[in-house]
Amino acid sequence: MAALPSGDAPPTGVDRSRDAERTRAEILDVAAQEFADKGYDGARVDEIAAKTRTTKRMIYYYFGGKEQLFVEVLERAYAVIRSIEQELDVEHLDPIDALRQLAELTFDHHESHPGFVRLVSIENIHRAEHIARSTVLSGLANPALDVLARILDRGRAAGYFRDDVDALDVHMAISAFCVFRTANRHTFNAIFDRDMLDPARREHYRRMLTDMLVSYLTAR
Amino acid sequence: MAALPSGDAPPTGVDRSRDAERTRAEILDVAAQEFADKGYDGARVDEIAAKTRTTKRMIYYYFGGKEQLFVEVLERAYAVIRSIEQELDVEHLDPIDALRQLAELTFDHHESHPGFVRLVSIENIHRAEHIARSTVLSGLANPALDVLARILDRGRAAGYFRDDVDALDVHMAISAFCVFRTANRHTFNAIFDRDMLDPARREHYRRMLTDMLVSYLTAR
Amino acid sequence: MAALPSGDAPPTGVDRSRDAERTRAEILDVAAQEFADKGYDGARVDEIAAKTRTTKRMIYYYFGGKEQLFVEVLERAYAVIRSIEQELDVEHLDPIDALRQLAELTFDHHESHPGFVRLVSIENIHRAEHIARSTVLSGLANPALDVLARILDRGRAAGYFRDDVDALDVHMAISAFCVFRTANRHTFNAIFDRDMLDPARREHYRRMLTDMLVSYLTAR
Amino acid sequence: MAALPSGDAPPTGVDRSRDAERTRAEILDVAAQEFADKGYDGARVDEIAAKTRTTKRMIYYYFGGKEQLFVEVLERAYAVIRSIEQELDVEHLDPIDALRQLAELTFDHHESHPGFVRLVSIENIHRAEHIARSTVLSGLANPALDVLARILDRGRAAGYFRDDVDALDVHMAISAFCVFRTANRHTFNAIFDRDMLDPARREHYRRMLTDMLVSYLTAR
DNA sequence: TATGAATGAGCTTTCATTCAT
DNA sequence: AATGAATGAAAGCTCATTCAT
Repeated sequence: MAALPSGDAPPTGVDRSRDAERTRAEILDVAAQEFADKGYDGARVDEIAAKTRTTKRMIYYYFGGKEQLFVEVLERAYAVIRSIEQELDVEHLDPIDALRQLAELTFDHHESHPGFVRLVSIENIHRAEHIARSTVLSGLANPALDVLARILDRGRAAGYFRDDVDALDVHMAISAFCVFRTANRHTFNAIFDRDMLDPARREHYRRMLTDMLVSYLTAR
Repeated sequence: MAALPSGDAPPTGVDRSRDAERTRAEILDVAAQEFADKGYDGARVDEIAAKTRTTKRMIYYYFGGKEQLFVEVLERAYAVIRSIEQELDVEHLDPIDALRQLAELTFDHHESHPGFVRLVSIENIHRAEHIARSTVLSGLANPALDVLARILDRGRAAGYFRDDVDALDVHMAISAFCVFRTANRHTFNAIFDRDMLDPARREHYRRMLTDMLVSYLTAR
Repeated sequence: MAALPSGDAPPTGVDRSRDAERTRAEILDVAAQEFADKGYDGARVDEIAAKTRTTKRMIYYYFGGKEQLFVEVLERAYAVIRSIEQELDVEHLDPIDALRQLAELTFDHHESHPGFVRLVSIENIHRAEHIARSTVLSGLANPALDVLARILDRGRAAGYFRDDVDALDVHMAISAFCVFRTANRHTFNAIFDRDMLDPARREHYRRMLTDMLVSYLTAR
Repeated sequence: MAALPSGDAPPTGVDRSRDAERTRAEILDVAAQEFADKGYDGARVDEIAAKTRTTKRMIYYYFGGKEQLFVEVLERAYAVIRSIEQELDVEHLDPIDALRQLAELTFDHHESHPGFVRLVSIENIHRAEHIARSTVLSGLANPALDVLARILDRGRAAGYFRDDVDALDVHMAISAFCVFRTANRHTFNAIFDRDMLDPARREHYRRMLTDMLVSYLTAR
């Protein structure tokens, strides 16, 4: 009886907040797509609301405004990426293979999350002002970075790796390659008529990245 | 003597059109700054006009609209970059030094033209639709690319360089590094607290790029 | 008793939407006047808003734009004319008197709705593109036409009327006379110095129309 | 020799004014089309200029502005119509045939000059304010009217025609029919799905008009 | 007589946001 | 907790017109 939907029963606190959480999540999903698609200024609050089962008013109710919504979109986007990077387990590999695997994982992540890469580009156009406004994001580094530091340490201890670069430098080199391939795909293709994301070239680029890293770190 | 342009000559019909050209150029300068600063959607035609000696009406008179203005801004931005790359003269150097010099020139260009890098990021957010609309830009490659192809040829002929990458791949690797350092500066700094453009780290990154390229191309 | 609408009831949710309907209606009233007065291109959204208790923004909120507003104005104008024509009851009259009465009603309507006649002229200048855009209007004929067809049938059955014209032809002849008198009043007056709407001439023209129709239909 | 075109000969006064006259005429032609097509407010000075071999500046040079240009367009349009009506020669026909021929000529004129009919509609939307501003047009009646008056006189003298209508009334009846067929073509077609200008129906309507007139004037 | 460059004023439309329950 | 109605401010753009030679 109690399980039957009844019009006169008031919604319980738990159900309500569960609904609220679902609504929030739906808005964030749609907003992430819209912001990634159109940019911060190009995205429309009306449009986001329209693609939701709720109304525009709810966006203000739950998030306060366009800007706070974008901040939360960024927070979630970074959280997703990090949760994926958590799964990395390369302690049992030798440093060179571990490095290769880390780079390949990053390569794969960027390829499978173009929306995230776009959000990051957009946020850079805005000089990371939204990240600065987020207590969750600013200064909160990357789990992959610790893994990378460990790999470099082990590699240097074994005499394989040069020691004039730190984990962040290597991370930057990896990111640069992976981000560029996605983020600058369109102008690169328009000007050079080469699609960096063409599946036929995927293995080539993936190998190029790892070769570049290994040859560089093991040089001299 | 009388035919020489003199500053005290009253404006003639010719001067008028020269004024027009100057007005156009002034609008383009201001627009380039505004678009690079705020993005395409964030930039305001009103604001651009206000920073000019003319009025908003002139922007429409000369360019037709915000979009065409942006296209011309892009065209000029690419033209500037290319004109700089023209000066490259590395035929007399051995392939490895030539490669280093080319990479360093690209590195320097990106550093000294952050506005250009931002415009390219912005254009990528818009999926290069404006480049596609420009007959000047679409498909018009890059003079540095031919130089790079020559270097690679010579390096391969001398047995120095691997032969499983073409000039465009190498160009991509160089660009990725240089673009990322500028374009993703803000999120990188916000999250990892490291400014990739810190002058103190400049030489380090410059060397890192060239070392990475040389070690990769000469590997095996 | 309590269910009856009472002026002193405080606005409820229902009243709100009733306000919305009232606001819509007010905008339509004002817009109808403005469009009829100045033409589609001559009318100004600003001006329409200014003559309303609401703001220009509301016009876009309720109608979407100037064009859709004009379409709705046309829809309402035609609806008003049709609702008047519904009242026609001439089944009990003999065909000739019925025809006279129909023509007189049409004559009176055009005279008392100059705004409608102007809207129709304006819409013709625009080649009926707005009617074409209206699902309500395009192809939705006229109740008076069925009445007219019945009159003609009866008149022909009785041997009074010629049978080489259909109801639409007769409707056209009536409309032509009535519309011209209103729509072309100004140029006619400017050139021939005769006001076709001068009350002193009203009966003359009204009689002229009916005489013309009857003599034509009963001729031979 | 003097007849040969020579580049160095300065244009003579006569040639100049002949050029001027040609330019004026070209502008008027284009303007007539544009105004008839788009209406007074819908027509664009820029557009008119663009369809001319001269520039927009010339419109202001020759006509003073958009409004005066429209006045001259109207003046020329009426002049053309009148010049055609001059050719009417029905003195030798009996009154009924003469009336038929006059009506048919008017019918034909309206059909072959839809632009004129549109200009008149447009001018009526503007309440004939431009005609009022024209010394040429205001009060300058119509040659066909005198012809019509003569026909009616002769018809009445012969006992054929009723005497409770004057020439202007008959002219109005003729014009109403002819103007409506052209001017209201679009709304009529959109609503009743009948094209009043369908060539297949031309004879029918032409005959309908004359029959209506003759039956009316000869009635009783 | 002729004209390219320039423009003030005003147009339609859009935006993120808040009001009032 | 939830929401339909409303909106001020400003956006991009267009218009007939005039300036300066």
